[in-house]
Amino acid sequence: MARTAGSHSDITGPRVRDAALRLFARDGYAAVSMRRIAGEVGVQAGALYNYTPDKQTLLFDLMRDHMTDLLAALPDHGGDAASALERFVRFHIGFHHDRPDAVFIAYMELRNLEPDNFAVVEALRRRYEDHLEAILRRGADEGAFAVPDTKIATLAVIAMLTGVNTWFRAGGRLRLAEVQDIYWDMVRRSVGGR
Amino acid sequence: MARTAGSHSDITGPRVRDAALRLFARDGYAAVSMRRIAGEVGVQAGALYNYTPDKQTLLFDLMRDHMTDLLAALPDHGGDAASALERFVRFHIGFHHDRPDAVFIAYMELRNLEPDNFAVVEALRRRYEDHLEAILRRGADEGAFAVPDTKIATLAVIAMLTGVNTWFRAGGRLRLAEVQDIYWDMVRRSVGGR
DNA sequence: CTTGGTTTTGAACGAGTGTTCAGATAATCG
DNA sequence: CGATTATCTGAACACTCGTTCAAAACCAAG
Repeated sequence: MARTAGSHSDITGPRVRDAALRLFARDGYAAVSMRRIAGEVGVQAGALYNYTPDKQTLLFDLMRDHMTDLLAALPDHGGDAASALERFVRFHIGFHHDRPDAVFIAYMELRNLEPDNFAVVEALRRRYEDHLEAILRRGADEGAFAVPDTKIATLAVIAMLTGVNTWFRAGGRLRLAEVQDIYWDMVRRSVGGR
Repeated sequence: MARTAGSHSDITGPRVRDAALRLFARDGYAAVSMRRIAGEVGVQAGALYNYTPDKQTLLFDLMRDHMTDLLAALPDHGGDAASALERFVRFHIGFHHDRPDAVFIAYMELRNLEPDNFAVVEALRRRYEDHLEAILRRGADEGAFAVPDTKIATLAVIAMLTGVNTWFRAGGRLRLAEVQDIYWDMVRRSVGGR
């Protein structure tokens, strides 16, 4: 049986996922064939089916696991709202910077998910948004923030932060920590923080 | 000769573009076949080649024309920096709201452009960013804005504004004008405007 | 109606798709 | 060692892909 502890799948399985992640991110799900993924792993196409029931499940697993990791890694949102928001901003930029391929896929390949799979991933994304919105609402209630609409502010902040991934590259003009500082400054002011 | 004034192409050409725009936006360039575009127009696949030399050019023309329209519609950036920025914010949200499919394609299908075509579209996008950056730099120089890095602020503002297209739908809880008000408020504060 | 040009069809081409599976190979274990 | 799994190959299946092109259909002008 495939996927048994101690079997080859412990090594080849992750290699299939890594290759799929990289290729899906670079060329898009629809443009990547199972044969290309197999070639990247150094195997024939048929062998991939020991590690995934089909191509769609391979995509879905990558996206769901990414969202699950994201939620599991969320920092605590205790303390005052402003510092919770700061922690969130720095976390979002840092976490996304560490996984550019998974982030890219999670945004770009949503439309290639079958409806049931889409619903699962969408629910996870909603939970992430809700985490930020709770921080903003608390800050608004406490008078620390001035946001007329917490839902819009949530989406605006996430869009702004996720945009970092489209241009930031380590080794460039700025260090990641500087980018985090600058964005935290912009986010803090955008929500009317002191 | 095809594409002659007064010929059928005056009607069918735009219909091909409209169908391609809608289908590319919904399912992605790689997932849409020429046969499906043809079916949407009510014609056989071979007939499409009277209106485009190939599928790639069809995509490229849609993206380049979108970017050209965007640049041509940019509002004047005269007057003080704050009001120029306000005009830009309202314009960006409004213009993008009117062309959700073209906007979506312009963001999602960049990787499906052949290198030469990509370079052209990328240069147009850069000109758009430069327009906003000039406003921010002027505001920073005049002391109207407090932005430590105009390039980052430019990308952050555009990312935030473009995000509107992912959730806003006419007829929902908010009117477009309200969304423009809210975003202008957030943008103004994020750049340290008074 | 005929002429001449434009547009569309419908078939064909060569290549590539996801997926299956019998048989070969490799690894593990008593 | 032989026996038993686990894994992989390589071919096959039934489509679909973008694109081409001769022949047919359509259309406006003379």
